[in-house]
Amino acid sequence: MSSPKSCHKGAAGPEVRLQCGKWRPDPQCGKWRPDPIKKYVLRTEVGARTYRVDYDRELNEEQKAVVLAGGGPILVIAGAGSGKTRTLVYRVARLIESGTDPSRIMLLTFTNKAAREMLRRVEMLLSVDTRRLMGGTFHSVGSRLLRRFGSRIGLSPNFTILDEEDSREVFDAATSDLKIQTLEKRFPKGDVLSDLYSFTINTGRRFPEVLAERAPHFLPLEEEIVRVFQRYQERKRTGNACDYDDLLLSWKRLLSEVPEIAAQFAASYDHVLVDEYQDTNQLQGDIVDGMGKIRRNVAVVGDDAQAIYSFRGASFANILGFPERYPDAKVFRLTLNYRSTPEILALANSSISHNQKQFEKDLRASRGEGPLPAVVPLADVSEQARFIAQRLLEWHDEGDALADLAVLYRAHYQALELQIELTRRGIPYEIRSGTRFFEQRHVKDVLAFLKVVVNPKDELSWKRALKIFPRIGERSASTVWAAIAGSPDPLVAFRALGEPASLPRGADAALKPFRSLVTRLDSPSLRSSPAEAIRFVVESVYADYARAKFPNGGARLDDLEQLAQFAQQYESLPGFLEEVTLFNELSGEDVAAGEPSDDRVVLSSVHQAKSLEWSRVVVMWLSEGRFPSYRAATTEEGVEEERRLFYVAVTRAKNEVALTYPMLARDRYGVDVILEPSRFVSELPEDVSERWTVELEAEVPSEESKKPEPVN
DNA sequence: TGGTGAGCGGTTTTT
DNA sequence: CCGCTCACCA
Ligand SMILES: Nc1ncnc2c1ncn2[C@@H]1O[C@H](COP(=O)(O)OP(=O)(O)OP(=O)(O)O)[C@@H](O)[C@H]1O
Repeated sequence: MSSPKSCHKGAAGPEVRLQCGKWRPDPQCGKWRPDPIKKYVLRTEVGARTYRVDYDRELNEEQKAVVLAGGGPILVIAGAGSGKTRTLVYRVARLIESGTDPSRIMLLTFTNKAAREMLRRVEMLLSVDTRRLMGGTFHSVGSRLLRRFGSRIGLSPNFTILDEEDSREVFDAATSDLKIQTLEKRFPKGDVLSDLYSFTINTGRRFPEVLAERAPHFLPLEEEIVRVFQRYQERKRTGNACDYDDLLLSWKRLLSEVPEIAAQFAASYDHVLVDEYQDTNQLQGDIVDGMGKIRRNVAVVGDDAQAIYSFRGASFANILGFPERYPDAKVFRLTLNYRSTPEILALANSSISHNQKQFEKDLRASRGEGPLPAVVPLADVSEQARFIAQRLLEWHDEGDALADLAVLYRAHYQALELQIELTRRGIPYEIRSGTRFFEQRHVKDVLAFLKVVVNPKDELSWKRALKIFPRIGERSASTVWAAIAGSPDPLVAFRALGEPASLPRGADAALKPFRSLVTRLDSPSLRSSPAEAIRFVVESVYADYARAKFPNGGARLDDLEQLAQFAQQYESLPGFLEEVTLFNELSGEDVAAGEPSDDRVVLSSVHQAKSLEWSRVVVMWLSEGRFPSYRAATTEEGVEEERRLFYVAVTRAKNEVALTYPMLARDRYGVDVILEPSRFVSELPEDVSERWTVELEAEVPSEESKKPEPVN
């Protein structure tokens, strides 16, 4: 990521500020307060301010009111495409232009994609280096803070971040530590435990309550489950590891349990701004409140109609309750949609009005007319894929770049047939789903070697790395770990390990290369070059292993070379590892079909598409049972959340939308089933869409094409 | 330790 | 239907 160097130093701001006092504990009473430096502001004459950004021209009055509003709590609640993100970004720009140091601004959101888009926009506006801003996802900001301050709650700065799979394994290990009989009584597995645990943490609710609601059949096991949770936490503590939730939970603990840190945090950030606030959960809400406690410059924006993360404990109670928690909050609304044509907006508004629980919002179109959204039934899944592929090509011919087109769906598996079709036709695409690149087994194997060097107490990684060697499996790996675990630095202990006690014959010999490998990795030159470290691991042990172990060993080694190239931009192992677990993007096969190209159609889940926009969008699989998913369709809240998801999907489009659904599909047992159109389609009034019928071209050789014809 | 085969179970969505 | 887990064997 290259960021333009900031220029125009002199044009900085309208006011010259004298040094602002640092916050530190008062030696007398121990309370935190600013140094008694007198603050004096030298004002520029009225009208003489020059801003690089032309706020008057680029914002409407409603938006400008938010951008120019002074300090204090701010809530913006508004519909899709009304410029919430834009307003937030301009507010950040304005703050910086008015002299706030970027490092004193905290800018948060939930998904990586949205975070990146937000930071990119700030950068474009000001050519300021956004790395100075404390901005990103809640998790990445939490992680940055914990590296610096986590020692206050017993976390050393080199902690490992556990991904979902890791944390599931730690749960399984915890269960087996306690020697719980998992078979007789059907004890929940790691992933189930992890779900329950995570939901409890994120909602801040009491565990028995969560258990009763989400997995009542395990109620008799409550006591044991709680013991496993405790063991899980213990394991993380001794392994110096954090799961995703810990990045938030420990952040909150710093705020609530370590008063000096709490005060320092709250004082260090003049402004806290949150996008997509409707998708925060209790834990994140508490964090925002904690960070804003002293200065109360908390600006949040969101849209309750786009709340789509209740499955991980998000609740729009946060956004609706904001005015109560901040009685002095200024509440703003934005009512003009800048993104979509009136036709698209009419469909979206009409759909969302079916939700009982909704907060009425004005949302009018500002753009000129466009085509009616198309509703397109297709005979089956492969016809759906062919239709979409053809339509994408037509749109491309009409002048849209491929990158301005997106296909959205409810669940990742739904993209499969389309991928095949796009590949067949050589249409480049980018897919944001599937096993993510850094979660692939071979990638994690190699990373385990680096993790061990960074955090020698990382049991999981030790074992993972050890098991790469011949004759070493779970048993021997445990023996080795047991021999070094007690040492203050297991890395040192491992290198000094003479004849490891009671290793099976042959296993010991296998450790020799590992020992020299570790020694080499621990050298300054490799510690500062993740790319070289990766290549070194691959060349010295992993290449042989991969070729022997995997039928597609070659392809996996190519992945690892890609990994090394990606790592090239990092200059330290910890920095690299952190990004890799937190910024876990794209599947291994992300670029398909033909030449690598920048211009690619995007295939994405609706969840990941939030806050983004494209010229034209296809929403596929709009069949009852698929979108809404039949799981969600069992409760009224579930359906309403799915409908919000549909609303998000449709409102991603600026110019044109197609809604497609197959009438016949194979269910998961391989049986063909007839599918009804999604209720989200059938409940729409006639006049907001155009119904298409698709027929196969009559048997003419060559050119395949289907003529979509409007009916009625 | 690691490979094989029978049987089970199972589809959201993210960090 | 198919991928994955678990139990069993070399
Ligand atoms: N005043 C304006 N002038 C011109 N373009 C605008 C204005 N306000 C917003 N836009 C454009 O409208 C589009 C939608 O804005 P933005 O993404 O900020 O909306 P949003 O409310 O965050 O949307 P959503 O919640 O649906 O993600 C963007 O392309 C943005 O640049």
